Amino acid sequence: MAWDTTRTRRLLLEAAVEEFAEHGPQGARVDRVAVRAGVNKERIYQYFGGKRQLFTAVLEAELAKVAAAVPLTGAHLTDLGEYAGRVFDYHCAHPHFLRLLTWEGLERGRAEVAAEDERAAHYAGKVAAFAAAQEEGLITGESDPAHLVYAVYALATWWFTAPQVVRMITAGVGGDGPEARRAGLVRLVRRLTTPDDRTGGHRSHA
Amino acid sequence: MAWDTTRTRRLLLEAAVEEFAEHGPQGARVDRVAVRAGVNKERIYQYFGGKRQLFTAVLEAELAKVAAAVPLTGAHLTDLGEYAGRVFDYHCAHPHFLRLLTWEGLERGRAEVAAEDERAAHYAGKVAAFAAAQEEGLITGESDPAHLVYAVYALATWWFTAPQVVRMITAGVGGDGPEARRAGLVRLVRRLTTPDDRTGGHRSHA
DNA sequence: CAGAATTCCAACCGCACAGTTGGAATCACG
DNA sequence: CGTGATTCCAACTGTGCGGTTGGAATTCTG
Repeated sequence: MAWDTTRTRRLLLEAAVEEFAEHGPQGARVDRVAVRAGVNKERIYQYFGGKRQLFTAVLEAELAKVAAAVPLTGAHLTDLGEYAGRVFDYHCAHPHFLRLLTWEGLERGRAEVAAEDERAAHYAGKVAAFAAAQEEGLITGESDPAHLVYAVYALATWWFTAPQVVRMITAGVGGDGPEARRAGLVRLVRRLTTPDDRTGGHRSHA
Repeated sequence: MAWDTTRTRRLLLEAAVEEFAEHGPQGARVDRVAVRAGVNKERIYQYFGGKRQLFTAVLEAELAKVAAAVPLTGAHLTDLGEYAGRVFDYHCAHPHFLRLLTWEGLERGRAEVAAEDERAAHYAGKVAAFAAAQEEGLITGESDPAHLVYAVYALATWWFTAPQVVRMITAGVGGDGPEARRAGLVRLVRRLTTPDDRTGGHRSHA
């Protein structure tokens, strides 16, 4: 059989996504990644350098995916509830990502993270879009645009970040499940971001 | 010197809180806990049983602390923004807890967690209080009470759960810091929970 | 104060696991 | 087809770390 280096690399990365998402950077086992990929573990060191760098590669790959899958289009700025719903849908379908992101937050903490500049620019773009929408009166001007971005992501993702807590909070909700949560989320974000009736335009949050 | 078993136990638990909050259940080292506590590590196995049980003990101790420190009084139901602010303040002052909770969520996932029944009752109480406040028209009836509880905690805590993301989102905020974040949070929660002007009483969210 | 029970520790054990090595199979090039 | 470079793997290594052991110091009991 011919060598297929891109395939080998891909198999390792895919296996690593699973392994790291499941067990985290500390709990992940290099041997398990190799077995999952059906490749000798020594390949990991040749292709990626080591366990730590493999985690970085995994994170960067998943970051690129999510950024591409859930863009913030102009249309969403008139209904951020639906945007939050889309974000929720993505994480529902791809639960790996938020686990990886959460682990990154816990372990790297305040230090510089992978793809720092790209990611900073990405979020700056969101904040700028929100600010512009505020100027146009599409969303409330009563909060700092960055805080609105914060709220949308916090509300859309906390389901997955603290699942054990959410399970207890929603224990009494009749028909709790992804659909009910999504609907509740959309409602929350709409109430939070819709401009106040009384004012048509921008209002300072200072 | 006389034996002081409660002191030894306390020293171990305090050291373990630090160690687990810093490194997580996987990254934590039993030897380091012992050194921090100034106690032989064998004591850990006599007092707690092992690393895993020590983590459980740490979590239960911290859960009790936070539940006692930030109660939801009747007065807060007229201003949930301020309640969210109190929750934020606690986690600002005691950043250990949310790290431990997040790690629990990642590792235990959907399985049963420590003090399951107590915690479930605790959250059920919050939801019931929110529902009662809705009936009285103190907070909006447009969302399921459980979803409002969800929103309050999500907004109050996500700062600490995804610090690297928050750092990038708020990079452009002038004077970003704990005070600015707290103020923004209070404003968000107030807008989210204040009853709609048009209706004095309860409105179904069905 | 004898001796049983408890608290504590220094030293040890075994293995799981990140990373390495030496060499076999495959490819690229003339 | 021959020679050097590349991809791959089985087997190995060193050690970090969870957990244990044997026994010394201290306290309890009678």
